[in-house]
Amino acid sequence: MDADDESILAFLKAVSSRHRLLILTWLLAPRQHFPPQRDGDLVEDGVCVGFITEKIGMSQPTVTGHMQILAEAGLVTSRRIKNWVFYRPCRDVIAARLGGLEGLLGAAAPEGGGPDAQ
Amino acid sequence: MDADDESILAFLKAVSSRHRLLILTWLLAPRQHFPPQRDGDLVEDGVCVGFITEKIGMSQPTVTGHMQILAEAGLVTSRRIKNWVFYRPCRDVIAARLGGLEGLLGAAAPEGGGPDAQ
DNA sequence: AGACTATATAGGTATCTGGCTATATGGATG
DNA sequence: CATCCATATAGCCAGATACCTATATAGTCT
Repeated sequence: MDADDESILAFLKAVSSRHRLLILTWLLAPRQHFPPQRDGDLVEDGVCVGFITEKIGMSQPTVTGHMQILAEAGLVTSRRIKNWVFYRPCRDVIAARLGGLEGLLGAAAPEGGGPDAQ
Repeated sequence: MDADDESILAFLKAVSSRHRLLILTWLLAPRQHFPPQRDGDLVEDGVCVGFITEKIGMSQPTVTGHMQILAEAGLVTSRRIKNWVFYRPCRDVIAARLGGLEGLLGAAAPEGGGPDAQ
């Protein structure tokens, strides 16, 4: 387990919660899930906490907590505009973690295609 | 969240544990991590619980518990030969879950490449 | 059959997780 | 400057998780 694996593990812990996985999929396709915002573009700036809170039907502090876990894993960034905080997905980081996970688990052959292949 | 997403979530919960992720990577490349076995081939039959227990340095019941979680997520299967139980990874299921996760998270563009793309 | 071996189950405990309410913070607005 | 608004933090509690030891189970071998 090197540092790379640690970030993959953080990614897995972040998205292994039903609610966080759901939120992340919403953020990745925000116009499909949220109405337009006055003071920030859904795609360019992200989705404000209030929208997420309302849609998921949990308390605002709980949602903030989930967003912090996603942020600490590097999967989203936040930006403040006026009174709102907008969370936007980090598509490159998400792609990198998916790629890293595939590198760990996705090998088709047991030992690199050698004589061990089934 | 449909049934497909549920299996992805089960996959994520199974591999979001450091120890289980480690074990799964060992099982995927067993000859790199374990010595040959007398009564079962590492690749064809899988790795016996005793080997995993010794290598990971935890109690045998704890390891059995981890293996059951991996098995319930469909990521490994078990086979008994004589007194040993061998666990082998289900490479097709693992690949399917990885693919499903990419389908959820891997879209490069926000809304399918439409005018929302950044 | 009886002893032995490897794994599974039961049961107990400490820690982690995920939710809540109440309150603080930091900007915006009048 | 005072108020208000959206979000963040603090603190609490219930349930889940991850480990352990002790014991049961199921199969092998003499």
